[in-house]
Amino acid sequence: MPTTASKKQITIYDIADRAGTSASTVGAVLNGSWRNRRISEKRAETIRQIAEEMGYAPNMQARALRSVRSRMIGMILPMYENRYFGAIAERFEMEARARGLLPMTSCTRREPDLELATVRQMLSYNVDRIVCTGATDPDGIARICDAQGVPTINLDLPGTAAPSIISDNYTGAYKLTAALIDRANAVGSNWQNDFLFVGGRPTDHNTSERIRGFREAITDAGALPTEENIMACGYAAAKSKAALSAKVESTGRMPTAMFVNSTVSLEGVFDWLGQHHRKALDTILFGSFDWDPFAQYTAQNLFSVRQDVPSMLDAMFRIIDSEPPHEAEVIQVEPIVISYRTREHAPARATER
Amino acid sequence: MPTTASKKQITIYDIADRAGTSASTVGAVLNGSWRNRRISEKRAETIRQIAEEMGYAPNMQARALRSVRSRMIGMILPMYENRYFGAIAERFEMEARARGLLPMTSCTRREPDLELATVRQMLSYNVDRIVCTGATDPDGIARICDAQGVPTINLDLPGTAAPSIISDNYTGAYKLTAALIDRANAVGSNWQNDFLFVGGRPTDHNTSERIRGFREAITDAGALPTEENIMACGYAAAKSKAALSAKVESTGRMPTAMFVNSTVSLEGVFDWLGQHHRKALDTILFGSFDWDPFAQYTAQNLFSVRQDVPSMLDAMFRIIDSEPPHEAEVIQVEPIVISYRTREHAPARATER
DNA sequence: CCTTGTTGCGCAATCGATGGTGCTTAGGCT
DNA sequence: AGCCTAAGCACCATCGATTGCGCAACAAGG
Repeated sequence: MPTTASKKQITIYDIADRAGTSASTVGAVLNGSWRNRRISEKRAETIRQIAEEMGYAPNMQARALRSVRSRMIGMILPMYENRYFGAIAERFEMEARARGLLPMTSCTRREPDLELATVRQMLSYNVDRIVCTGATDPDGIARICDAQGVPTINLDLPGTAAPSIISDNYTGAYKLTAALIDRANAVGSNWQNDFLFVGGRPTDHNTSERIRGFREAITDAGALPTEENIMACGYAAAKSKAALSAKVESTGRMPTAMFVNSTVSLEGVFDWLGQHHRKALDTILFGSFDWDPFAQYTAQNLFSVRQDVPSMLDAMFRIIDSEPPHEAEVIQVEPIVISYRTREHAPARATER
Repeated sequence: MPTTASKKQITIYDIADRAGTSASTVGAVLNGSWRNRRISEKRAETIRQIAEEMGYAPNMQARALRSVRSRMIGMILPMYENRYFGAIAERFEMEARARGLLPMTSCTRREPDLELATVRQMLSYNVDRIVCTGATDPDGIARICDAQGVPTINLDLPGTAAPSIISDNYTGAYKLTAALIDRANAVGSNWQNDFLFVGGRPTDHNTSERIRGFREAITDAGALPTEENIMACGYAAAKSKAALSAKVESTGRMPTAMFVNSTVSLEGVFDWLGQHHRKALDTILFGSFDWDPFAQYTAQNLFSVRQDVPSMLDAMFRIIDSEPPHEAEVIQVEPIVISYRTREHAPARATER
């Protein structure tokens, strides 16, 4: 055992030398194509043993260079610091690894330029496929990937140039809003003019669908949605904080209920209330599109929509595993509405030692 | 514009053809080594222009195969779904990209086997370096990386075979404990026998250092640390939940103060209290080693230690950027103690559109 | 005019794995 | 014995970028 490491990877040539055979035979044995090459079982066994002894690991660069497929799969996503996207990244990696693929996740902060740059970088490494999660311009990304023959697939936000797996945002928002209204009615509070929608980008599909669900639930409850109460001010915590602050300032009163479009935005809302109106945390009815374990205990009345990440990723990998001609359909997965009182419905966290 | 994509990457040979020159000249121009190869400025400019026009992007597989360095940098970490590790992953990616490196993060759930398998997979792709964040066996990983000449660096949990950047866990824990004691004294509560330490693995460096800080702060406050109150039961939420439940069951009373060793564990604590003793959320003094924005508002009295991720990663990249002979020193970065009342000290979140 | 030096660039080997092609040898059949 | 088939492998080109080496052209100096 030398103190200076061997520095050298073992190659099929090294194994061929030791086995007294040729590199192509070794290669065939080690990559599984040996049956079609009529290599004898005995020789194959010898080679496998030597490879094991020498600690052989294939050089994926060389393999990818030659065979074009790299066995890498990329994913871009807006951020990690959020339970929804964090869970997506974790599960994506597990599933990819289970298929012998090297997962490459990268967070691009909802910045279109960074998304494109990252995708280009991944293409340079010849990834076999790219998953665009919550991308601002999925079709633009699909175009440049297509030019290199790399398929894409959209998650969370849909595109028209590749298959998309998204939550059923309309239904989730409708149910969430309806649940808030039910509770408001139950406690006899007057919500009709003081029901806010906060956060998200009016231009993105998810937000517009959620607004639609929000509006219809209100209409179906016999009220009129108030347009000034719909504040799709962006996702950032600072923006929802500012929007809520301005709203309360201008109307001079607290909202009765709030539909908050993401936990990031909820963070801003709680931050402002926590600083200036802590009591309101116990009186306002909150609905959060996305779930966070701690948010559950912060407000007295919080309903959450938890997007069904496992089902979404299962649907996605079902497409990935199937044969190539994939049409650009949009698959909607229904999310789960959780109220604080029924939080026992929340799926258990993966166990950890 | 053909409907069927070109499927073909542009290579230096394509550019050489168009420029009427050789591939080696093109290669040299495009990778920056052209000055030493005495290529004329004029020709270089022509080549750069053609490359631009044709949308050339180097094939990193080929480059890596030839030059051994892949310009990829790997990182393993326990999980994404946690603000601390999420922030680490995000910042790691930004910094890596800023250096022209392809970041490859992968979460390994604190499972030693998965850690090793992932590292081996990364080595197959010839990553230039591996960052081991919160690894259960950093030295084991360092050993197999060393055998391939790939340097490692440890983050969050230290090792002895590579440089390590960790929080000053002792000081953070001491200060957190002291702050809790101060508050307890201020409100006149009797904490001496009901101060719990919950979560973490007794075997890991961080936990043992935090326990040391916890003990010493209690001793310095004139009390005797109670060994049965130190429950390093693992990080998982379910485990801290069970431990707290059992403790309350056996003693028949609620703790006065709790030092919770990670937000994951805090989740279990809040979950149990939220379900069975919601009032206690407002009376118990909580100290959390790690910060979460929502946790801030959940309990009336919560002090958090926020580990200084930016400084830690700066320190790490300072090592990465410097010349190779790196000794296996341990760099400690002091974390920040935040109380609910002073949460304005919390660094603002990165802005997002 | 010849030598020496410098500038500018092309040739070809190389990295490791893959896969098409083709060469031996053994065995079966007539 | 002669012919044919199939089994079992080895040879070699190839993927795209990098790099040591060397050659041509031209300038400068003697």
